[in-house]
Amino acid sequence: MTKTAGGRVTIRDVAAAAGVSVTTVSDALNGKGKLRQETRERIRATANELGYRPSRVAQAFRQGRTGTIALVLPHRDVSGNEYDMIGLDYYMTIASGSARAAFSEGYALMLTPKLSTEDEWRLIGPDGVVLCDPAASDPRIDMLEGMGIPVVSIERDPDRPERPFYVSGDNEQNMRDLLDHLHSAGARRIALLSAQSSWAWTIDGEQAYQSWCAEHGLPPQVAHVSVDRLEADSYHAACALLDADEPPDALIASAEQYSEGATRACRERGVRIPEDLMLAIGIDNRFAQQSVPAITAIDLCPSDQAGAAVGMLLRRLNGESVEQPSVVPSLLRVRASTRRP
Amino acid sequence: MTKTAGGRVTIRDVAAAAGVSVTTVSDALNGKGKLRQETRERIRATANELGYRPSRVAQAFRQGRTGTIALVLPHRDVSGNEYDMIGLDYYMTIASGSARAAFSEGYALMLTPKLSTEDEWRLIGPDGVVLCDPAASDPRIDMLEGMGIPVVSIERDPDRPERPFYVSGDNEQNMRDLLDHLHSAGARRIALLSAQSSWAWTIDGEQAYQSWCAEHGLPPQVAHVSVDRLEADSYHAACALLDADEPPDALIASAEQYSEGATRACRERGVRIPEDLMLAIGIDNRFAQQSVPAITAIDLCPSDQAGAAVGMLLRRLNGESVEQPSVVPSLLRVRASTRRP
DNA sequence: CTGAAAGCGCTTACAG
DNA sequence: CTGAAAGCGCTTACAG
Repeated sequence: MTKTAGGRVTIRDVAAAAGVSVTTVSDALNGKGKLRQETRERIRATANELGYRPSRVAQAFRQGRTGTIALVLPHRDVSGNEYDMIGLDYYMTIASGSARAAFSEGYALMLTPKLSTEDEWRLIGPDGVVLCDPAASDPRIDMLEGMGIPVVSIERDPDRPERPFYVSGDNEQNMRDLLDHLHSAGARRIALLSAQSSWAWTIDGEQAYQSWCAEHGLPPQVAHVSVDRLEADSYHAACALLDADEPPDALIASAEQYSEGATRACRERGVRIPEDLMLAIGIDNRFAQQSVPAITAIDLCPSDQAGAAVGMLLRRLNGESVEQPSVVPSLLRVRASTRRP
Repeated sequence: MTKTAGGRVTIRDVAAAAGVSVTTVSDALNGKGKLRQETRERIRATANELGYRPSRVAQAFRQGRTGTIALVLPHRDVSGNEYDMIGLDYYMTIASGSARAAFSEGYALMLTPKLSTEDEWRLIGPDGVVLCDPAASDPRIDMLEGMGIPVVSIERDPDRPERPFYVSGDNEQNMRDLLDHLHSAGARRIALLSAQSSWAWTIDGEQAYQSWCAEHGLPPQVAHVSVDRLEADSYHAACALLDADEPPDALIASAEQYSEGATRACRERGVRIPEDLMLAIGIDNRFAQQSVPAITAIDLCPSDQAGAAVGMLLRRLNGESVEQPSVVPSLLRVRASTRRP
């Protein structure tokens, strides 16, 4: 455990101890160059003994990188204030999952506040960006890629289906699985509370819903809900559905916190779940798990999505080619809210 | 908007354009040295014109920093899996608030997965750490400070009251304010669901509760709840209280998600809020806001706490002395759950 | 009051 | 197969 005066073991110390040049040490440790296997291992052993840790800052500096990945979450406007949506279970899990995945590759994950201009981005200077739920023709993708910062999105840009740099759930299949489940549980008037957004996830789900209804000869009934005041707006939308002449016998609340509003609307009206109305939610979350009765949900496995996104981003950063989007399997969690006794 | 071949405007370019040396540019831009005010401004103007942005990586490298602050949240063990608590509204707001505060000073905020060894920490190498809710004699503080990484905690280490590097709410005052409010609303048997933890926040609150009860000649009634399965454990603890011979007429659920359990216990028993039981929660959160009735809560203003913590950490990083902990004012949010008609 | 030079710890052409 | 040298962009003693 020798150390230089400064306290830090540098590549020079290792070179000196191993009796080789710094070039050789660098090559040995990074698996580059054409060294004898034996030399390579001897140098690795020496480095280990000395407790050598390459300086990530020096590496980053030398290579013109920062060692940082930025995570950009959607924002919503609540009474004039901008919040990022990390408050939602889905995004929070995306955040932890990304942090873990990035960390394991030696990258730091940065939570970014809302940034608009190139200058603000340059200040942060991330090596790459994971962008959640891009809007149609999302300008941030062009801006960042234009600055040489690769972007991988979670869910695709709806207007750029050909862009392969995204990770997503199988939105269409998920909606169909859920509809099949409700149908086989006896539902015949299945309504959908869908988000008022241009996100691919929303569009795919809604389209699958319409097709499925047409195929089964059942009447589609869609209410659109803003994504700013999730609980309150979904409550009002659910009220309107429940008070209609022919109320639904099942309700799919697509986004997080929509089930909060829907549950409240039911409770007020004495509508029992699942007896009078089956309720399911498009994104699993704690509320769905802890409700009484527990609410059937699609688990998008956000932690896996995050891992896949960070993985794809790192491949791009390493100059490997990425040809295909990555589809992360989701799970239908059937719970009491859609099980008729 | 001149640029060098490499595409990047460096300090040399600015020096050349301004007809001075790089030293002078560096000093001018960083407010160091003894330059004429006029020179300083002229150089700043030139830098601006050229669109010069100092490379944060180069600065970090030169100064032996990384430009990164790590945020460490408490973890909980849910059926064998470790989760960090970013899922709780309080910590999520701490996270966004810290990210914003760090960003505005040119630092990146890193969400860290659970790290134990010095080696793991060295890999990340943050310049400083914001540690939430340290345990008594928290070993992470010693380890990190020992590595030369300053730590500022949100809430103090209960065994190290003399250590000034923390930010906290006024836990004692908050509890007393809440008790006074309940008392003046008519409550006479106020029970407390307290967390089973050695966190300063818990200890302070419980102690204030005991003193207040003694001062008012009212019987204290405390149930301890694990911090792993927040909803389920608080539910069981609340059940026990409600089923006792002399059930409380008010209940303080100290930690997030305890009100979920308490509400469920009440609903099952037909206990009406606030008519039969007043309910209040020690940390404001969405559930408390959106419940029907809405639940009275202490708003710890976590965003302010985060800002104060990052501020204190940066002062330490800049070598300024920090003598005093910082107490961030909290707000009592009185809502329907403690307002008797 | 300002500048020339060293050097932070690495990687990467390039020479041998 | 291995090494000497340059250089990434900055800051900081130090010299004048």
